[in-house]
Amino acid sequence: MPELPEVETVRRGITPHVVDRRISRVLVRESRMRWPVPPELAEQLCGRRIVGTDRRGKYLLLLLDSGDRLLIHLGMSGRLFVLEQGFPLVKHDHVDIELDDGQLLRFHDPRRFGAVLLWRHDEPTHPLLIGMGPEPFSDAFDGDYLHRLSRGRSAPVKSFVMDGRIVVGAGNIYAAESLFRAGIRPTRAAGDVSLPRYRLLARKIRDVLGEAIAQGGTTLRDFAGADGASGYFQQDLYVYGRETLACRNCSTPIRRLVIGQRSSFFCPRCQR
DNA sequence: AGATTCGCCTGAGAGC
DNA sequence: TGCTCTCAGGCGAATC
Repeated sequence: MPELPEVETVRRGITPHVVDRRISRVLVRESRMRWPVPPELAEQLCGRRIVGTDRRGKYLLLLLDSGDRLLIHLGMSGRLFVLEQGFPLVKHDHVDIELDDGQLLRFHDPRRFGAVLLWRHDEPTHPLLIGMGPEPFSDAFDGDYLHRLSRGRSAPVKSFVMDGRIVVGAGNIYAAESLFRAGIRPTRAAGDVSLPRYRLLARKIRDVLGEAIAQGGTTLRDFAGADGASGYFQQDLYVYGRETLACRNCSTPIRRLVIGQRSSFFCPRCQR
């Protein structure tokens, strides 16, 4: 399930293949995504040159010479591949963006929670990007920031850091891992966590995301980079998906419970 | 305003 | 073998 490190891995994987390439053809086989693929997509992309890539949270951006941007979200099961044109289709290959060098960018998404949208050059911002919290690697994000925004909040700290309006990129896996490393129990009310602990947590969020990016992401079920390669961060997980297994730090069995409708894992001894 | 719940999807795995 | 059921989950929208 692509979170920020997986999206960044995909971005880095496709960038050398797509930047400076011109789009020759666009094929939309299935437009029913999280939001419909805009009918004018092909018309707006054909003939345009891709001048760069970017990422905002878990949104991947392809920058075009027209000033328009293609906005791609992988949802839960979305994948992007760089392939030779004519590469055999499989089920759920929804969108092809053919390039002028014989390759293509293929969007594949069984669960269709993803999105392929246009961000037109005359729109100062995209509706989906309004209100997003800071990037975890930006100067705007630190423990003081988390502490300030959390005062008076009764929601669990895990829900708080997973809220994209607070900070982007701390998805279920990485929120769990960051909280473990910071020794904070995920059920604790966000407003009850002290400043020093938020400073530690902010550092751990950055550490975990940075390490995961360096490892090419986490491959649990269906994630793979643009070249089909797996990530390796799953080998470094301390709590996620490890219910009943011994804590790597203290051997206490890892526990699972549901917080905000999501599976949450923690060590009852290391996290208070 | 903040907290909680819902809904969109399909594939994998379990149970019968 | 094949059916049914449950679960997974990003995140915006709706509701409390």
